[in-house]
Amino acid sequence: MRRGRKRQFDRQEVVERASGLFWEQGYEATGMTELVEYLGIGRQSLYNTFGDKRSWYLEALRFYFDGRVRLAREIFDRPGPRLERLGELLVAIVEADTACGHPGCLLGNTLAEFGARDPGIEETVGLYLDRFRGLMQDLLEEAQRLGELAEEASPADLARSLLVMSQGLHLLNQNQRLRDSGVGEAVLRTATAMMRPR
Amino acid sequence: MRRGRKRQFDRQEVVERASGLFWEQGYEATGMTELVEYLGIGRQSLYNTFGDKRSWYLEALRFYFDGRVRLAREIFDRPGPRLERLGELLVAIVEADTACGHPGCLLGNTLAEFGARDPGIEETVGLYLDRFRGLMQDLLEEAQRLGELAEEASPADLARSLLVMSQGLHLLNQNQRLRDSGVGEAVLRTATAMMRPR
DNA sequence: CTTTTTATTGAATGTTCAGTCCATATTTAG
DNA sequence: CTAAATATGGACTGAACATTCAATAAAAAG
Repeated sequence: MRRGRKRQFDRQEVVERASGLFWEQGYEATGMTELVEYLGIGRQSLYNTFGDKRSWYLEALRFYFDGRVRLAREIFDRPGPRLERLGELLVAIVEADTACGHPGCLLGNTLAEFGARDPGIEETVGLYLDRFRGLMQDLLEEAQRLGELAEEASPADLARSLLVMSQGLHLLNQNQRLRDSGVGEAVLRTATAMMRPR
Repeated sequence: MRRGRKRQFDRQEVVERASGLFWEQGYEATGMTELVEYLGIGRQSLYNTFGDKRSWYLEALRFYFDGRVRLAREIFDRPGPRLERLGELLVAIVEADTACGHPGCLLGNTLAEFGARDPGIEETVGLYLDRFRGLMQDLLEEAQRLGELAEEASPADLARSLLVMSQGLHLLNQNQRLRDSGVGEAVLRTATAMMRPR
């Protein structure tokens, strides 16, 4: 059996709270001392558990992604027309951004902050976002099979465009002026129209 | 008349080069020492000329924005159908991202990095991006007057959506996997279809 | 109980950060 | 020529950075 003193904090819970701070402030702008004080746990304990800052961040990314996928699945599994689910996803994004909590998307923010300067992080973010695109594309293909989406529409193109739109919306909604200018509602209307058969 | 030693570098040129580094690396990730060495100019000279780091950054933002507006105007003033100009703008974005140079959009990156944590920067970025939306909206309204755009289309909604799409595209195009997955081409097709009369 | 293993705690590490001081160089005004 | 004003270059400052060390506490194995 495992020997030694037991960990006195819940690992998952700490990852969740840490990811919140990274989400709000970004990677570079979040100091380790700040993080340690925010979490209220000993410095060395955290280093023992998670390794260095970059490793914490990767774990926070994974946690965030899992949560997003869970939310998307929950929305997608609701009853009714498949296409309306995608609208609801966009609404959920706008609401999450507006109703305070955390602004933007941690994956998008990471992409903006790191770009391609850290290959490992680039690959992780790319993988996660592409999986998200896959979820949307599956739903669109299902809608097309059910006759909700026109034959000549391209689920592949639409899924990619929805990914771009949702990330763009996450980004611009972080700015008060743009939020007030109604980008959220405008995108929702255009995206809905985009998927209607012509 | 002005007394004292003359400045030995071109202010505009230095702003341009500095904005390039900020663009590539972001604000926090760009150190002053790094910047000074990159520019090859004395530390104190730069501090005298531009003030502190944040002021340099604001000036870099302004420089970048001016360049973008110039490019957009140049594209918009080309002859031919107005709507095609917007497609060309998106193409220019994709090309600029792909053909190396600098990835993403400095305004979008700034929005992602700062969010609303610095009110001054938030306002500046919001103002710039909203002006850009205005440029696109003007073009769309012109297109509508000329009969290129359907009567029932909303230039206001379309301009906002195009802003979101262009920023989303700038962002996702920074990632190799997403670039290879063809988000650029997909968005171009959807955006074009979006503006066609139904 | 003793030993071994792990967790916690707080102080300390060396490095890098943005920004400044100061002596020197160059230019114009008088 | 002298004095005033601005630019430059290099050394420097204190603070913040991520990370580690050393000492102590706790828990399981023998």
